[in-house]
Amino acid sequence: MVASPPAVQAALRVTVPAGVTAGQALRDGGAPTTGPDAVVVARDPQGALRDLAWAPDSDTEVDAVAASSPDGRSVIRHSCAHVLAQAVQQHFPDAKLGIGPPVIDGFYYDFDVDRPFTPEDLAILEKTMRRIIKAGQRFSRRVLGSVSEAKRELAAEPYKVELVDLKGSTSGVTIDPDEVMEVGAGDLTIYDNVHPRTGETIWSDLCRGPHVPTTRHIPALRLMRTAAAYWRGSERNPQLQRIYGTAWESTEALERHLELLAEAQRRDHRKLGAELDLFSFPDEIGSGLAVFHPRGGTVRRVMEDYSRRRHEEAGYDFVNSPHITKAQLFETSGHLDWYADAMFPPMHLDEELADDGTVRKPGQDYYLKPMNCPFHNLIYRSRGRSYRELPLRLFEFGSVYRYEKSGVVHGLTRVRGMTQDDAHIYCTPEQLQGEICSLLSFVLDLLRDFGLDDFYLELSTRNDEKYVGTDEQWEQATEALRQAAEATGLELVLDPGGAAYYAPKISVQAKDALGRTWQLSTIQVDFQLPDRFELEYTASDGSRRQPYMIHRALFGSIERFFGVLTEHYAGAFPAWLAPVQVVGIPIADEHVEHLQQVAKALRARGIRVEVDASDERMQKKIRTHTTQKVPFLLLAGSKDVEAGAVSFRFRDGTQINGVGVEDAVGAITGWVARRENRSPSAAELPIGQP
RNA sequence: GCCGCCUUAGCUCAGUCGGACAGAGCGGCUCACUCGUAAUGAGCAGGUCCGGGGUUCGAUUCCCCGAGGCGGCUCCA
Repeated sequence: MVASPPAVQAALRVTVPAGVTAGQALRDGGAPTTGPDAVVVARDPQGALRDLAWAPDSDTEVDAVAASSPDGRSVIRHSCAHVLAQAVQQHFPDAKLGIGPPVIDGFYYDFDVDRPFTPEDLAILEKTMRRIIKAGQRFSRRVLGSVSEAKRELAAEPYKVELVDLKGSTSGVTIDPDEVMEVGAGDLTIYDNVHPRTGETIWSDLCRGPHVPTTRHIPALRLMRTAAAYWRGSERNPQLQRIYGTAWESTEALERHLELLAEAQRRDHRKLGAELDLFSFPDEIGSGLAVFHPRGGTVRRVMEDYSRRRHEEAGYDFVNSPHITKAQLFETSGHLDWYADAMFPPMHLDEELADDGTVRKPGQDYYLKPMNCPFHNLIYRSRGRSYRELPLRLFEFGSVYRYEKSGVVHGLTRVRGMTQDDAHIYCTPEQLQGEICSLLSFVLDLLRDFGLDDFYLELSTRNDEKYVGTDEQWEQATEALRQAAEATGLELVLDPGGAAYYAPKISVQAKDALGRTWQLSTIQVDFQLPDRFELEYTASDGSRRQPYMIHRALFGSIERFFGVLTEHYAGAFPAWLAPVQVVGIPIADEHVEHLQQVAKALRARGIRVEVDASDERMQKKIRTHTTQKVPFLLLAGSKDVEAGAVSFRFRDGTQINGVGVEDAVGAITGWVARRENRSPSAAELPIGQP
């Protein structure tokens, strides 16, 4: 199941004569005014979106923006947020307005209210919104003369006043224009919701617009959930009550969206993890700490084994390091300065007290490790290094522990204990560029082998308020990463200020089968740690030089990648990864022996196979193992036994009957050895029927 | 960490407006059935109603505290 892309079609372009509204000109030009492709706003030659009521001073070319286009949807959602706010203030007259922008797949609006909203409130608000929409209120733009006029009009809305002040101020405080729709670069404007017949203003909101012409242009909506959110995104500010909703150009589009959400819920790795007996989070261990059951453990082992093999082939050296260390190491690395809050608190060991209670021997703090790099640096530093050894690539499946805040742990994707497939590469300055390039293609290749093939890259650059190192170092590292990223030909998205304090990074974002993106691999160039650890190598001229260091996590964390793969495949892992690859199902007891022989042959060739000899009926067994998403079911009855054959049944219900045992074993082992990521089915397997 | 919601059998969930032995389906176990492509039938076992405290004659139910989960916010080396 995939999200259907918005209709892509050349937008209608018309010339709007001076003094005529864009809406009139577009209507005259034949733009649809109803249905999913109805024009909702216009795009001017500068690319700005304009209300259809906008009338330019001189002849101007504009493009129609359809309801079903990405921009059209945003406008609908933003207008829908206004309708929500109107409904809220109707039911909660004391509610103060925060901000109400469109977001991916929906919108939200924040309110300061006496009590949080309940699900019942949402139902009532949604009903009121439908009434407002049906009334066909016009969105009418009004320019305010000055900041003081705006503040006078908005006196009852303290948060809006704050936004007006921010816009008016020269303090340099910036407002994120994607989030704050209230004020923009131009005039301060109010949108009045006007009764279609009486012309009476029913409700107003500070807003830069644009909006759909009338509330009737919001064809489908749904309020989704409530949440708290800090005012202006800072935990130092008061929390407002947020309502999330979604709105679409048609009921069908809304239904498709809701179905996508339902599908995401069905393939939630936490749910599948329990259903398929893959892993669990026992309360006794602690929040965010997983145990992998035999089936999950098998998938993990296959993932790790394959990764190991590929790393070996790519010239990595395998190392190991302990889970805890004295504080000193993380003082040297700087992690304690930056991340102490997010580390498990230390164990204070080895302290001895005298009889009088005074300290006779001071103890030491030991920390669980949150990162592997300091250990790898010690390995590097354990003896002198020659330029001939570089690039030195140290790889480890390293378990790290991070004290994630209680509200953020989430299934396998945000945990407190995880295994990184972590590598640190030490190289000369001359090797840096080439190393990053080959690293990036190595990473992408391996991800593709796991069936992820839709990527884009993100380049996170320096956060000017949180970094160490010199401008030159940052520039050089960022440039090296950028060049490598561009060389892949993949889309590159900038993430200004997104880097960790010590290094810029490239992250690989992968889209899964539902079109959701996950950050997987990261590559960082680091100048700080080699310096802090005084890493050196002897160059060909005998001089001592400092190596460059590249941090690289490929899957990111094994746990997280496991979760991503589970959702990507909806639990139906490719056969080479599946915990149980084959289940033999006898028609009756007397056919068990035959299947045992087949299983033996498969097992001898490394296939994970079971024979279900329980006394359930055959149909029940098929159901059981199909719901367990076993890729190959092999049935055998008297006909098969006599013919020395088995009958295939696949996850999709297709079958190939009477396949000779040797052919069957060959087909399965071949499919697994090729690491086919598709789900096997009758049409895919080159055996049996012509 | 903050806000809201939730926690009943291994799993999914009923239920108790504060009162009698707390229910169902799936799963597990036992028995019968031996069957040709998604649920055979019968029986049995299984519960500190998340933990602690309080209110009450009486608490799984109401209140408080805690733990865990879920949805967000902030955070994510």
